[in-house]
Amino acid sequence: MLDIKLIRENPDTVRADLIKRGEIEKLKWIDEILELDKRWRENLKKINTLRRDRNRIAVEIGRRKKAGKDVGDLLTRSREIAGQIEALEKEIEEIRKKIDYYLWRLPNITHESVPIGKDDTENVPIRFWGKARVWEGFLETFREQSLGKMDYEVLSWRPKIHVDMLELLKGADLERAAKVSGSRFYYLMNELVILDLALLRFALDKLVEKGFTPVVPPYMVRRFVEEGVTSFGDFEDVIYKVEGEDLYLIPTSEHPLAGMHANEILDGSELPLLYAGISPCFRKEAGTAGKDTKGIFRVHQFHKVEQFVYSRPEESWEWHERIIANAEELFQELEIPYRVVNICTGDLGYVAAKKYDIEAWMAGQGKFREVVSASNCTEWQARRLNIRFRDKTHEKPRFVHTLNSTAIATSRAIVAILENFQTEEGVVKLPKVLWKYTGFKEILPASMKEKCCQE
RNA sequence: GCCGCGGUAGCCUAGCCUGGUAGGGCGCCGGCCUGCUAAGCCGGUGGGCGUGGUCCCUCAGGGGUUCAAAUCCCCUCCGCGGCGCCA
Repeated sequence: MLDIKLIRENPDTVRADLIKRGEIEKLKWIDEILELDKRWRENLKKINTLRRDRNRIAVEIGRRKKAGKDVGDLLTRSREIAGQIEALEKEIEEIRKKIDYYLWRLPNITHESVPIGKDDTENVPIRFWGKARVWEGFLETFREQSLGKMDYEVLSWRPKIHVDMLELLKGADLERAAKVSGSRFYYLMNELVILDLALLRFALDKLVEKGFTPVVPPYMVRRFVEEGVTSFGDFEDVIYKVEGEDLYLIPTSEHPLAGMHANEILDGSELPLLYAGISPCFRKEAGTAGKDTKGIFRVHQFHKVEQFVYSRPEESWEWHERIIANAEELFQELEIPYRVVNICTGDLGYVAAKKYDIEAWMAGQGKFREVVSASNCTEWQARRLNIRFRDKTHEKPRFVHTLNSTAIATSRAIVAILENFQTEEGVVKLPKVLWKYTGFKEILPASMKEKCCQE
């Protein structure tokens, strides 16, 4: 949420950013807010004067009653004033509601480095890492997607897409999951279960080493938390509601971690607060019909380790670079080739002031696909959730900045591993860094072994 | 789920029965005093607005009664204790 003072004092800054975002139809909101705010302040002044009069009369009544004097005339005046106040309060409340409606629906102000673009095709790749394995049939598209800036090794055989690998390894049962729960659900099975847990522990250990506090948060949160962390559009598209309760299934542990310090004034010496959330994530994926319908890339439920940072405003941009660097470090140790993209205005969403994605090279699909998203939400969430800090108790509290980034979302990391680490025979050679967590170094096709999870 | 007791400023607490407009302490900031420190004393310490005004709002949140509500009544949320149920 934006500060109404920013709109009041620098409306052109806000307008310019709406234009940058291509939110032209919201420009007239700014004019309306300014007009409503003016009326609100005028009414507030009137109400305050009337309240002052009422308060003085009430005190006088008390005094006279004590002295045993008559208060009839004061009662009449007081009732009169009460009526006026009531009418004005009704009016000001309606104005307030309208202002709030707009304020709660305006996007965050973008960072100057955010590129302008209409949708995800205009995100800007800013760096590349690793040596991609590229089937000769994908060479052209790979060179285009990597801008010729990435190392690669040519494969004469075509790697399988993860969906086929799942079948070969008996790593998931998608048909039965569809029977039981519908599409975009899965029974994860055999070695992939161990791999899922290994990835989580690997990511968690790394973050703990970097000073993050591990947290298993509540998997359901109240509405005020979701309203605080996300834009209203996301409610219908991504968030599951629990029927008959004021509870929502979390689409990411970012949400309960952001709500954790709602309505608090933090001690400046505690900042930055670093949390490593670990939880399942539930997403409706409405509006994605037809996309990634097979496999486990886009699903209603997955596990994720998340970085969440509460920082001082002046340090948040530095922390944004650090959390993306942490995520990159994880993918480097996993030896998964990737590129980092700077998300453009059209793909940014309302919450973040700037966002980086890590897109892993998927050797089977011949594409870079999103595996990590790292956002600086500046004070947009903190203002909605009322999360402030101060260094000395006499100081005026300031809003913190909140940042979040995927460390590892297991479903997508598994897809990257299955597509990039397979041999021509369909054996998946796991990255070394996971061996101590899995207890096995490779996953054989079901036809090549007697039982699961052998050394 | 049921019963009881609670929720007051960054923290601790008084006030609630008996309605009269939130008092004290800790911490922090500033000032006075002092060779320096401590102690002591004075002022400040949530939000708002035309921001210095003997202004308004704020006692978990919402509603009601009243000229007037922290205080009385109702609802919701949270915490603690007990009982019940349960992995």
